[in-house]
Amino acid sequence: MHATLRDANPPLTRSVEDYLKAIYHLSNQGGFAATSDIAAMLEVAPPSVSGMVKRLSETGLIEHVPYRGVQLTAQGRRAALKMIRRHRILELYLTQQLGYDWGGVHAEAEQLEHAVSDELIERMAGTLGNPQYDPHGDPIPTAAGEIEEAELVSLAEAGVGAKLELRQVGTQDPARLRYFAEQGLTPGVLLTVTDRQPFNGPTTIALVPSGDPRVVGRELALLLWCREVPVEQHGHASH
Amino acid sequence: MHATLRDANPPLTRSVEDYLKAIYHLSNQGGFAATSDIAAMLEVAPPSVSGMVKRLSETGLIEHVPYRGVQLTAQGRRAALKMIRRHRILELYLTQQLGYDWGGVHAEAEQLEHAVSDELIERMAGTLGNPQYDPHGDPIPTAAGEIEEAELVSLAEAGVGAKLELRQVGTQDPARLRYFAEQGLTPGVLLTVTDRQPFNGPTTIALVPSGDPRVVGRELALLLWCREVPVEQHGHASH
DNA sequence: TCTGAAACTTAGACTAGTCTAATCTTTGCC
DNA sequence: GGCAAAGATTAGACTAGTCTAAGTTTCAGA
Repeated sequence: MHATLRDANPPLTRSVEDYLKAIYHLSNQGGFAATSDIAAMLEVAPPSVSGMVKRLSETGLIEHVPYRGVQLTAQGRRAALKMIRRHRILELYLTQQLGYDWGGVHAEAEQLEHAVSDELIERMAGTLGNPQYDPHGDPIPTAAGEIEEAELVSLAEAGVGAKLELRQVGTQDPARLRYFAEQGLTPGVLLTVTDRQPFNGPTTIALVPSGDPRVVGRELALLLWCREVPVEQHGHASH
Repeated sequence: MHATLRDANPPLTRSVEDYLKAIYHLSNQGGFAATSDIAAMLEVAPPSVSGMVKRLSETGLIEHVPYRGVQLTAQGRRAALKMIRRHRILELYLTQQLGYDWGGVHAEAEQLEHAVSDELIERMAGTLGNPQYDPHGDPIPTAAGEIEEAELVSLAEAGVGAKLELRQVGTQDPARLRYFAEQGLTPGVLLTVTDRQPFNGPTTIALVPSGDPRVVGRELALLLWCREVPVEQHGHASH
C-alpha cells in the first residue's frame, strides 16, 4: 500500500552526474567514449567504469557496445548538458559576483553543480543577464538543454598542429595539480600540439609564445581541457 | 610505500555532517541527544543511528553512553558549528543577494552547506558585511567556531507556556511539508505551548494571535524548530 | 520490588560505489 | 593469418549507509 515500488525516475547521484559529463565530453563528435578514457578522466579504475556503465545503460542514460565504448542517449545527453550549464553559470557567477579568479573557480563549481537547484541556477543566470557564452567564448547550454557546438577537447584528442588554449584541469589531486603548475600548464596558457606518439603514447606540445616544449602522457593529457583557438587569436567570435 | 595508510583525518561525509548538526541541536543545553530523537530529526530508522553513532564515536566526534545518548566532543562541536555557520550565511546570502524568500531558502541551504568551500562562505559573508546575526536574530557562529548562545529549540523540547516563533521545518518530505502548511505551521508564525502529554506524547499549541489550537505528535514536533520569543516581541536585541 | 512497555542495540541483508586480480576480446603488426 | 599486448569485462571483496526483525536494557508505576 505505501511506497514500496522502485522509484521510476530516481534522482541522479553525484557519481552518475560525473560519469555523464565525462561521457559527453569524450564522445563529443558523435563517437564512442572508451572505458579507459572515462576511467582516466574521473580518476577511477577501469572496472569501476564497467560497473557504472552497466547501471547507466540499464536506466537508459547511455548505450553500451561491449568492448567498443558508450554513447549518451537523448536522455543522458540532456542530463549532461544540464550539468554543463550549471557548471558554466556557477563559474561565471563566482568570478563576476564573488571575486573568484579563474584558477580557483573550477573546483568550487565542480562541487556546487551537484548541489544547486534549478531555481538557484536560473536566479544566478538572471543576475548575470542570462549569458549565452562564458568568458572564454564557450557556449552555455540553455535551460532546455540546447547548446551551440564548439566544445572543449582534451589535449589527448587534439590533432597535431592544433593551437589550443588550456581551459580546465580536470583533477583535484594535489600532486597532479602541483605537477601541472610546475610545468606551466595552468588555465589560460596557449599551446600548440607538435607531436603525438601512436599507441596512446604521449603528446608533445609547445607553449606559446615561449616555444618551450612539454611531453604529456595520455593519462595526464586527458585531464587537460582545451579550447581550439581560431587563427585570429583575440576576443571570441561574436555570434 | 605509496599512500596505503588509513587517512588520519578523512573529510566528513554529507551524512556525518547531518548527524553532527542534529546532535548539536538536540543536546543544546549540554545534555545528551537520544537515539530516537536523532532518528526522527533525520528521518531515518533508529538502528541507522546506532550504526552511525558507533562510527562517530570511533572517530572521536561524539561520546556515546549506551542506552543514554550521545554528546559532541569539542571536535564534533566545532564541525557542527561550522555547518551551522554555513547554513545561516547561505540563507542570508540567498535571500539578500538572490531574491529568495524565507520559505524556499532552507532546503536550498541544506544541500549547499555540504558542497561549499570555506573560501566561498567567507566570500559570501564578506559580501554581506560579515553579519553576526541572521534576519531572525539568531547568532551566526564565527569562522573560528564560536557562537553566542540562544539557539533554536525543537517544539518537542519547549516547555509549557513558552512563546515561540517557528523558524525552520526540518524535513523535505513533501507530504509532511504539505501537512504542516495546511496546519498553518510555516516559518515565521508565532505560537504558545499550551500543553504537553507525558510519555513522549503530543504537544498542544495555540497559534498567535488567532489562538487556534493545534496538536502535534512528538515525531512531528521534533521537526519544528523554534526561537524562544522574548516578552517584547519585535526586532531583535541589539547586542 | 517487580514488571511491562518504551527505547536502544545487535544481527543480518541490501545498494551504490569503489578496488584488485583474473579472464576475455580486439587489434596492430610481422 | 596468427599472436602478443592493450583494452575491456567479470569475479570477488570492501566501505558507508540504509533497512527490518529480533534481542537487551532501562525505568515508571503498581
